[in-house]
Amino acid sequence: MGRGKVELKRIENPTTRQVTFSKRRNGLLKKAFELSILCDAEIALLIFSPAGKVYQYASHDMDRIIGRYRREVGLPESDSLRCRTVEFWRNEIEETKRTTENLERRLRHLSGEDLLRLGMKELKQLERQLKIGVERIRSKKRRMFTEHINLLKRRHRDLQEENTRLHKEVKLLDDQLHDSAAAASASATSGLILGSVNAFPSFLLG
Amino acid sequence: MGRGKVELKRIENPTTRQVTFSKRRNGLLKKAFELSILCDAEIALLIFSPAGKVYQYASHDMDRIIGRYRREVGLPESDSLRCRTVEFWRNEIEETKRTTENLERRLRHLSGEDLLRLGMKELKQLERQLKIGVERIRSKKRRMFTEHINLLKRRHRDLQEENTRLHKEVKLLDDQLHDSAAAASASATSGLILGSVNAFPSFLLG
DNA sequence: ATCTATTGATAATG
DNA sequence: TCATTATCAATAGAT
Repeated sequence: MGRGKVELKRIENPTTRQVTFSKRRNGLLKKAFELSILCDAEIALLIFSPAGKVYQYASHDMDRIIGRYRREVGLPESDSLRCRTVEFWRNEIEETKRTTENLERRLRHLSGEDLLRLGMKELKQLERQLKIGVERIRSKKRRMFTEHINLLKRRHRDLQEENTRLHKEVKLLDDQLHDSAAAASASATSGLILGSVNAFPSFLLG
Repeated sequence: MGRGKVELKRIENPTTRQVTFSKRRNGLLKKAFELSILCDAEIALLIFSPAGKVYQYASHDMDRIIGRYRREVGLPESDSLRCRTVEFWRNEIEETKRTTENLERRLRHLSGEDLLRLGMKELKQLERQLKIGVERIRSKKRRMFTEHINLLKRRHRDLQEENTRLHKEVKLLDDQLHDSAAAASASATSGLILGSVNAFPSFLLG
């Protein structure tokens, strides 16, 4: 169709190629549309121009059609692989939830709840475990008490030592004070005191 | 084209529709092929017949073209949705794992392990909880013992009753046996037994 | 399927 | 890109 036949090979002239692309693309889209209407068919058409632009026609929702294609044709690997991944995750979640349930049950048992279905053997074991737990906790508490007491003792001893030291210091300072006072009076400063001492009647000094 | 125009609406005659589908489908596939060759375009064409049969053309790998479509066009919602789903699942797993860790820690604490970081307050609470657990378990054990004992008592009583009943029955049968034996010997059969009984010295029977 | 009259698509051109 | 038109391809209807 057209004024001359065209060879079935890539059109070399870029302009011509672009024009032809434009025309034939529209024609293809139109024909796809017509076919879907006339024959009640489900059609998806994707066209990427060499320049990278996208043109598409979908008689119904594109994703739905592609989905249908994947289900009916594209199954062999990509889908089964995806299925396995999903399966794996599901299992992972299931596993974790089961673990959680077990833990919760054990926790309840250790709290003395939900014991109805347990036999004597399990009860004895539980009690033993709890006793061990209590004993360990008491031990830890004792240790903490001991440490605390030791700490207090240490502080007390430190305080006592400091106290002693301070006492000595005070005495030393006190002595120094007295000495300096004595020296001062001996040299010149307070004739008054000397005078007054010497003012005592001599019979009193005897 | 063709001997008459066709309205752009679903062809009602099933035969005609099927024929038209066949012809136009081939035409469409051919034109898609030509376009991809002539203009160096990337083309994917999916056709589902009303009967459910699939026809397809892909200038390159179908999955690659669909992938390109998804990347360049189909992103806006389906991908973000998928992302959210994945996000949701990740959160779900994270959440569950955190829960599990907490449970395991509490369990270890109740078993008296991993107490290093706990303060006195937590230790006291733990001990209290364990005591409650132990008490409940002991209570349950006591109840089970009591029930067991009661069961044994009941069985004992039943056995005693049955025993009594059996004694009576034995006595009854014994009496009947003696009666019949006496009757028989009285008539003809066993003078022997009667004889042997009577063979005891008379002082022993007194 | 095949044939063929007719319509539709489009290559070349402006 | 748009319009025109000569030409060819596609196809509707009949066989």
